[in-house]
Amino acid sequence: MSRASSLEVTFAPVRSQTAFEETMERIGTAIKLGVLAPGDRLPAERELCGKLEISRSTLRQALTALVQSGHVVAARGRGGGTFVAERPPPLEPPSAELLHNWREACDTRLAVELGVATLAAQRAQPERLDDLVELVAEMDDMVEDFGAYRRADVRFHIGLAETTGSHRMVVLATEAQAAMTDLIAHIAHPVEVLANANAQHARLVAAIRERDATRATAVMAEHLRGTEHVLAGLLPESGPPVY
Amino acid sequence: MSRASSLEVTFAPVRSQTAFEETMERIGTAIKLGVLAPGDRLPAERELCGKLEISRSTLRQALTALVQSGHVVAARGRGGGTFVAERPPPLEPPSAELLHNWREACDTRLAVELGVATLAAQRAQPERLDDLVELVAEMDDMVEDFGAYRRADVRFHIGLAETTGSHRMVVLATEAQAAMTDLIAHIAHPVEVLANANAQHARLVAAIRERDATRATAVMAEHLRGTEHVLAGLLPESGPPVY
DNA sequence: GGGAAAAGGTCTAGCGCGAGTACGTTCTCA
DNA sequence: TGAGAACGTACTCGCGCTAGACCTTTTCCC
Repeated sequence: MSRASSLEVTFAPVRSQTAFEETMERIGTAIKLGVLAPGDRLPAERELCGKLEISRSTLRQALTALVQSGHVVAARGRGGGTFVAERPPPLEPPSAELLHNWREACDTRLAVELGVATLAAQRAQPERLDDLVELVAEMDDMVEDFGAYRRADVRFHIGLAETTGSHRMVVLATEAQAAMTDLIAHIAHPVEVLANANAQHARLVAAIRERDATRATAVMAEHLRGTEHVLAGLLPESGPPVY
Repeated sequence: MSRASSLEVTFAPVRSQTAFEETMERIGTAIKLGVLAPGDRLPAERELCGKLEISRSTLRQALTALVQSGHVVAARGRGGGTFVAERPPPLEPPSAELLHNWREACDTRLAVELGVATLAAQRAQPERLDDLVELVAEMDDMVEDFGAYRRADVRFHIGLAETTGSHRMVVLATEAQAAMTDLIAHIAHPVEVLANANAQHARLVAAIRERDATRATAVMAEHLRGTEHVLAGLLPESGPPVY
């Protein structure tokens, strides 16, 4: 069984995303997460395609699609450019695939965030933690507005990943947040739940500041369990992967 | 700074591996990890390309390359097939890129394994843990033979990932083991180090059996720190990513 | 006012990967 | 000795992507 299971992983489908798809997802995700805020200007096409290491044609395909979906607007002429739309379109409901595998998405996020908590406790610079403490304080005033709270929450978790000094952790944390945003955007979040979650943020930073990796990791696990319980009450149990 | 760092992630190069590259890496990794043992027969080409969801041409490209590198041998005719070589070629030294980013590879592995530890403590079925206990006992007799020990170690960590019931964790754990194998294959492993590591395996399984997620996670963190310290003593500090 | 500059928008030529398919070759087993 | 199961080879076709030249719009600044 163990053997069969391992081979299943080895011989699972090789599915390579196209450059077009990945580009669209990257930029679309950054907008959904608030990493790119409404009104922000993207780099010029000729510059951006260099950074992404794709041809301009491919980049334009992605940008055209994002214009059509209303995520960005393009302005011609000098001083023009591609801008994040001021009124971005509402988030789509989570895909059938994500709904089906929501527990695996949560598992992945758990792994990433536990790693972040442990590494942050070992490496975080105190000054960076001050910024996070400040953010947590601000978030206490956002518990009535889930949209604002959620954007700040993303900043908190990605900011925490940055304190590890590990580029890879930032990438993984961003991906994890993207998956969660799709899942939780459409469900109700009572004020008490958000207030409690933010109190956990505070305890988390405190544990990290004291360099107590074990406690930080435990607090993080508890923090994420909250989300998982909410989802478990609303979504059907995960099944085998759907292709 | 936080802003710049986030955008750096968003606008990082999009480099999609080709189907050929990923296929070769998949099978090559399975062989290096011992998931595919010497003498094992791979599925027939026409069957395998179906599982991998690639065309036979692409699969053959990968297999031809693996034949030339000596990882597999092909036999024609009825009863033939593609077999893992009995005497696989020695592992290549780690790539310059991996050496440069070894700490990030360790960080990623830490995250995955902490997630596995926590989830296993919540979900592992006791019978599966019995198998792991047995494996740990066998490993005590392998501390003199690093090759054998390492293959069993891979089985242990992947087997543990399987107890979480999360497909994704198995995939991530396999990838993490592959990266580590490249790093540690060429360095000395004194008997005492291996014996100590295996004692940690035993304590880990014990904590999981008691459903003590916090302790399991802490033991796992300590277990991995051992490897990291060994590497830190032998390898130069990681720098910024190299492209 | 009139360039020059900086942006997005359009078009075309061409390459390489990968899908799909047909046929050839070699070996073993019944 | 033939059937069958496997690898080996050869070909075409289409799509994604690259690369580059050129057009159009807008604004800044002399």
